[in-house]
Amino acid sequence: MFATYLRKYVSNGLSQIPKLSDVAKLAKVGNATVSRALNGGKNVGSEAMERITAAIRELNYQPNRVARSLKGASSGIIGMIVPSISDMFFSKCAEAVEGVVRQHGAVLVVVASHDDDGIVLGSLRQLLLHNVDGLIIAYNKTPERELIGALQAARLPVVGIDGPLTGVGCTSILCENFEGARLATDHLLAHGYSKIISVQVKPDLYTMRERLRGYNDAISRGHAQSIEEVVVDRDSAAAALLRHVPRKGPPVAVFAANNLTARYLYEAVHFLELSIPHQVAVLSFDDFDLADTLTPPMSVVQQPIEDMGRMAAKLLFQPTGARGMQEFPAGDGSILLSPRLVIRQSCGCNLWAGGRARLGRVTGING
Amino acid sequence: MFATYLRKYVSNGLSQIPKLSDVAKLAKVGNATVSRALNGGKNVGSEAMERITAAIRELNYQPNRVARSLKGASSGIIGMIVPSISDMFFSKCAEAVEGVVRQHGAVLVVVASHDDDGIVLGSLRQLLLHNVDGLIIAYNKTPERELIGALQAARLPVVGIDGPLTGVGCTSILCENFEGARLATDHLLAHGYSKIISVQVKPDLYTMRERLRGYNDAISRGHAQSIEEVVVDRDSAAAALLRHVPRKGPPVAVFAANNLTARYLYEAVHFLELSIPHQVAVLSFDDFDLADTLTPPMSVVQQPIEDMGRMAAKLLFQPTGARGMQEFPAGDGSILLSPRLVIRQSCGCNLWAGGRARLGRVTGING
DNA sequence: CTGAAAGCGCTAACAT
DNA sequence: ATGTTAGCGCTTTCAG
Repeated sequence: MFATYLRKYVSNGLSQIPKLSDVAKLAKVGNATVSRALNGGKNVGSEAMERITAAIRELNYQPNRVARSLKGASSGIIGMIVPSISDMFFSKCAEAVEGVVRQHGAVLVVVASHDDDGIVLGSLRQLLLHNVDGLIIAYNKTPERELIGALQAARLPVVGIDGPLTGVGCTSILCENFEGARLATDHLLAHGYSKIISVQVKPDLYTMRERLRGYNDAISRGHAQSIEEVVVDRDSAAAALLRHVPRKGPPVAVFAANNLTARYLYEAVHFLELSIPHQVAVLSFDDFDLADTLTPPMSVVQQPIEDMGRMAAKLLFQPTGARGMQEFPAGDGSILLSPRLVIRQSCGCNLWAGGRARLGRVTGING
Repeated sequence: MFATYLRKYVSNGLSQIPKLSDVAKLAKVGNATVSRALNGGKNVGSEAMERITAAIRELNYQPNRVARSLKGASSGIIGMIVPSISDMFFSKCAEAVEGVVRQHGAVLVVVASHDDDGIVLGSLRQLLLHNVDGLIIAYNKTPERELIGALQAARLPVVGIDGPLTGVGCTSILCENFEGARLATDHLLAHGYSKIISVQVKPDLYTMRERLRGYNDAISRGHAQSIEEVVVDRDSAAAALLRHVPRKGPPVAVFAANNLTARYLYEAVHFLELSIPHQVAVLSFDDFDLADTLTPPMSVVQQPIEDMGRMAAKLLFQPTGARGMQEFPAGDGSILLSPRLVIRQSCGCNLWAGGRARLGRVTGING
């Protein structure tokens, strides 16, 4: 609002924030020609083009995004709705997205939904009112009719991330949660632990369900027993450990379905004065800061977070079909990115390498 | 752009996305009256107001922010420029800001500058083109002429965060870095360590300079020797430790100027197979996930991150002076928020409380 | 208290 | 290839 203010009272001469007509005047052409020069340069003579380019440079002109947006062209705004900004997964994701968005000359609006459907819907509406050019949505539950409807009605490029946006007819960028969990559990099975327990929070979330599926797939193929625990804090994690870890006897293993559970587990293990991995082996989905600095360093399944974010953003800007983004998207679909199994010590590997062997062997998921 | 598309081809009847004139028609009043009703309701008869309210509800109308913005009213967009989105400090900060911004019916554009002045300036320009209503900027260096000029010319509410935006004539929300560092160093001095080393990364940043000042203030008042080290990774941290920690002899203490250095230090200590705090005591500025889960739990100076973010955002929306935000801001100024000293074990406290004593004594900075 | 009318800066027919 | 014109949806004088 103040920029306008300024513009109004100051821009009699050649002062602040030039507009398209200033360029036209200086280049001695009509407004439309400048506009055409700006948008692809079709139907603009080379002489006119030169003068326009010069004028633009001289005035340091940049088109007003708001006016452009009002007229129906792109707004230069991409919206991103995530459950939380402070969660490391989403903040890394957002940073990757923002980089791509900026490269395209647009800006990124981020909203934290706190897993509240009211906020999701309200923000969606808000973003549409801002005429966003595209939307990235991390939604971990089954989309409700209302959300699906709103998204379809909006007819703009949408891509899901972390969880699938089914029914909307858009692409979703997902991590191979099932595969990753299966691989992790297989790794634990290979160690020969007597029991392998799965521990998670919020079992209703899509990612958690997939990881649990992967765990159970490996468990059943390994003819082991499925033990599913849900924890909410250190104490419940401790209770779960108490239920399954014998004071003496062979070590058991735990597959932590995300880094939060891994943390609770780690705290619980310390609280109970158990030893990792001699009494309890731990393997976690999601890497986290300091995972390799803990004693012992924690083995994890690492998601390609930045790749996911970049890919989602790129998809938004990618024209699909002959008519460009209007045909976006082609239909429901997912792009699955592979996580990596990062073996450190908490799973029972690398034990005799001594204190200095901090560098975990890194194994790609596909070999 | 698609919302417009939609609007254009569908909204003949009472379909998608109603506009102000639809409300006016339904309420049988002129557009101007609806607009007035929307903006404060001055000069609107109570009957007209009622019909308008009813029409708005019936149509589920919400004003188009783009049009509003073009006309010169508020855009409903707040911009935030931070060095990094994935850094925990800024992501927590951004989340707090976003909450307040959303409460005010606006949206938050976040840009990651990666400490690159080109990006800062470019994004600033971009944001102005979007007609943002206000700006929150985390800038950790001395603002350059160009940045100051651009910010002043924009004449909109700006608040600095984390680092002071001097010369711009705006308020900055800062943590008492000096005080926090002094307090931390005093605490270490009270333990009676033979040496207290300060370790930091990027010593040119404002926050780092302040913390170093605080450290040195305490050191000189404690008649101790100032030892300043700059580290960039685990190995340089190890080298620094090697320079100052005797293989045998009294323990030394380290004041880590932020959580990154603390992490490097922690890794280096493990790498060198030293013991915390028996050979090296550590106290870190900035709390971090897992700080209380490490062995031993790390004592830290905790910044009131969310408070800082919330306060910055609120300031943006706070009308200043009789003419509202136009008079914003009153002038250069800082609001200092106190950090808290969270004592865990790495500084040498709580040592004999045993493994279960995880809950650090928490001391407010002022008492 | 209210409505008609003039734009905000830009784009997209439609002429030329 | 270029200029003229008519809006996008809203706010805001300016008359009534």
